[in-house]
Amino acid sequence: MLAVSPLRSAKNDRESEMEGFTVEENGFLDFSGGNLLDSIDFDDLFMGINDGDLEMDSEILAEFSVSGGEESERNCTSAVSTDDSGKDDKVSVSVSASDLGSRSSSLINQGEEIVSKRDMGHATVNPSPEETHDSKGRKSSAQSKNPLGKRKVKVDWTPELHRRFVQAVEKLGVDKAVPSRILELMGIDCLTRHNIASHLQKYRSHRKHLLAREAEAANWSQRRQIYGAGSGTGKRDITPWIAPTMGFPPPAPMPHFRPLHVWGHPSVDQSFMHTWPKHLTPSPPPPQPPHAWPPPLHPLLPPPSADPSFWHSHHHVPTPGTPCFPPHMPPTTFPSPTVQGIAPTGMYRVDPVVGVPTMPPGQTLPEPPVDFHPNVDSIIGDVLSKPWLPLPLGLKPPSIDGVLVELQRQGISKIPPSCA
DNA sequence: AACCCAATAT
DNA sequence: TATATTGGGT
Repeated sequence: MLAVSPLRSAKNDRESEMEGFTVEENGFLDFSGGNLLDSIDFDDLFMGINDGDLEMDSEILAEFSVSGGEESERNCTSAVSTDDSGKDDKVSVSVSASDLGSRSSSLINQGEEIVSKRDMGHATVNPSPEETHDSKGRKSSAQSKNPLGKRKVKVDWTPELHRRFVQAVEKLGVDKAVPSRILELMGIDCLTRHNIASHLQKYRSHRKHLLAREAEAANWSQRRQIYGAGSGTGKRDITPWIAPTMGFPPPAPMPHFRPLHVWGHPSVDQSFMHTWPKHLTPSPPPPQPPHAWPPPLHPLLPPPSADPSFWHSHHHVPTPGTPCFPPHMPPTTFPSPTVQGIAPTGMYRVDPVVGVPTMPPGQTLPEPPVDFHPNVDSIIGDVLSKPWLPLPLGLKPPSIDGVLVELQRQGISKIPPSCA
């Protein structure tokens, strides 16, 4: 289900714009019963929906004219309701791709096309009319902000819609995915290239952060393996320097890496398991192949995970890479990873023997895949750029050679230019 | 023109 | 908060 909400619209000729809707004065009149009408700025609410300024307009209207609930993936059932809370008049347009596995919404009424003036169930009607309009619903007061009739159409990127998006992106290849092609593949008429571009921008940003974090977590985990397993054996002949990312905890969970609404990804979330013991995860993920990116999603299958946390915020989920601590060792004793300059001493809860963050007793970290280094440059860049910790552990700052040695030990053949 | 990205607006 | 918009750049 796709919900789009023209949050704002400027005045325009109404008649030509409203043809696609069944929302008409009679509906309003029936509902309002008097003063309510006065509080509604019909022009702001519906003006310009079909003025052609945006690609979305014609498409939305086209969809509106199509009865929803069909088998076609491209069909969108829609519901329009208004929410004129305060001066920020809104029109919420919910478009549902019926085959996508609809999400329950108050905006959708029985899966059929519905255009309602006032969704009593959820709309907040402004009881205090501040503006007047004529019989045509024209607003008497000027709308200063959008004289050109531009309106914002908010797309509700539901999990299903996002899944389609991800599918398209992965089918095209992350690098080759461009909005126009994505839009093409998604086959959602209601979306515009701009919608896709905006979402793609966020998607890439999120993915970038996620990859960086995975790399960091992998770095941490592997070093833990390297140094932890060999502690006390004296087998190591190289200087056991420690990357600053080990002294520091992984970047703070918030706000950068908190999953953004639907940004969760099956395989991405799987990566959470690399750094978090299963028993700490709120819900065990369904068994999936180890290399689940891209996930083999079937278009007709339900979402890959029924777990709401899969798609929605993981507020209750430990952030990947975050060190595990017993209750008496709150991670808050760590300084912020964003701290600049030399971090104060004595702030790092580091294993005194191997120099790695400790784990709660009895807990072990699952090892990441061996090819778990999507962003070596980033790792090394971080290693070389961050100030070194004055760890009272006799650890030496890394040198270029040290970085190379570690890369070699980790089987990373790709040598960053900075180290070459 | 399409695309990308960061900043900003809503 | 999530998304759209904008502006500057390629």
